[in-house]
Amino acid sequence: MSRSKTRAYHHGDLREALVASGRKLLEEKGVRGFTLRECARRADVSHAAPAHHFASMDELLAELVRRGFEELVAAMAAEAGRAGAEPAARLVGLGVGYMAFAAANSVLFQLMYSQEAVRLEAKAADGAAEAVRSLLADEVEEALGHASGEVRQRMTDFAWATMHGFITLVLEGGIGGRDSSRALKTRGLAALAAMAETVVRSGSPR
Amino acid sequence: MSRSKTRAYHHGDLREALVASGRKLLEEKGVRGFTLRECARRADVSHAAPAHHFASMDELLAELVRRGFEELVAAMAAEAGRAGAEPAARLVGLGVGYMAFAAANSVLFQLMYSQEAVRLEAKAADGAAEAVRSLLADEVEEALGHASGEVRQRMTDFAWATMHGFITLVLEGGIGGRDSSRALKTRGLAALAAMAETVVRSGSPR
DNA sequence: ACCTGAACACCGTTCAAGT
DNA sequence: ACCTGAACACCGTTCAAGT
Repeated sequence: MSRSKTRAYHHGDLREALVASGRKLLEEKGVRGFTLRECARRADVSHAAPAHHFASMDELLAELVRRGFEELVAAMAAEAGRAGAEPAARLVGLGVGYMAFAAANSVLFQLMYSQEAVRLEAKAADGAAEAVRSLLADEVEEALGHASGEVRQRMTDFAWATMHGFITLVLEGGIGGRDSSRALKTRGLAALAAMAETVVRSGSPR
Repeated sequence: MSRSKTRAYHHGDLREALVASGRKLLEEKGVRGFTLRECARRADVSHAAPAHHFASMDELLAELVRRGFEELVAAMAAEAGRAGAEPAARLVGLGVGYMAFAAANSVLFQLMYSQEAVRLEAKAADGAAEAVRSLLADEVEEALGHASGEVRQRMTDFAWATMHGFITLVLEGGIGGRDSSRALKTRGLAALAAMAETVVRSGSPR
């Protein structure tokens, strides 16, 4: 006769409740407006309760960042799968997944790629961003055929920079300030296509 | 017999003193560690004094962002000038200036391109980021020769995204975590070169 | 005109005390 | 084991009062 299977009422799974309320709060208020006391309030516990699950506010933020990277990697892999077998198309797919995650979780995404995150990740998920790079590196390698390690590294840098830069500039308003979201998608795809073309071309020099 | 020509001792130019201490504090403590009371302390005034020059903390941050964009544009223009007349080289030069500013002012740079800045800039410098784009757009146009407005727009997006993405990922640690700064510069130049080549090529299709 | 000191409503973190 | 309430040292912002 419990409300939920896990007998978690208000407490019982407070850690998870804080992660959930924290994530929503972050998107609503931005990094600077994020507050541990408000997280606790939304989870219906006292302001001192979170300390029993996270040693500090930074540890909660670090957990959000860690989960964000997991979801980002999953979103990229899913889109690449949908794109088929062609390396160039798969590379574009990785970019589409990347941008879609960023657009849907813009504040978290920015936190993940901010220097604040570097301070957090000293104690947190170090290999988190690595997974993104290796996903890209593998696909770049496919697109290049056999190429030197240096070329592979540079094209991975280039591919990552293109998708990251584009969506960041969109979120901040530098690109497409008053475009429809449909028009923005087209512009994003164009940037990804130019990127993929450059990568493929650098693998088979004329 | 005044110490400085403007008889500004501790007060007298408090506004400027706050901008200066604020900028240093921002780099030292990060966006989340930035505090108006600490700015006041470093300027040797009471915590209530800043209110007479900035209506709120956000207005001081907005001023820092505004000045940041001015410097960024100047740094880009200076490097492009040094690069000579060749459009591709000038485009790389704009990127070099962009990245150099970002590396030297990493926290401010991130604030300038964060969604926090969007909230600030509602009341502040709206045309600030525009100047960066138009600098890029002009140079892309030179590189393309005559091309449709759509192609120009897309190549400007692409050029901006490449430089912005690369330096952001470097600052966050995603690219070149343990590379020397010399090696990083080489990698950055490689990304810019790939970008410039793609832009030029899209202007003269085969 | 410009600055201060006290006040207010917040915040993160700690810790004895409760269940 | 988990949570609370009070306490501490901060914070942004306001405002009467001083010069």
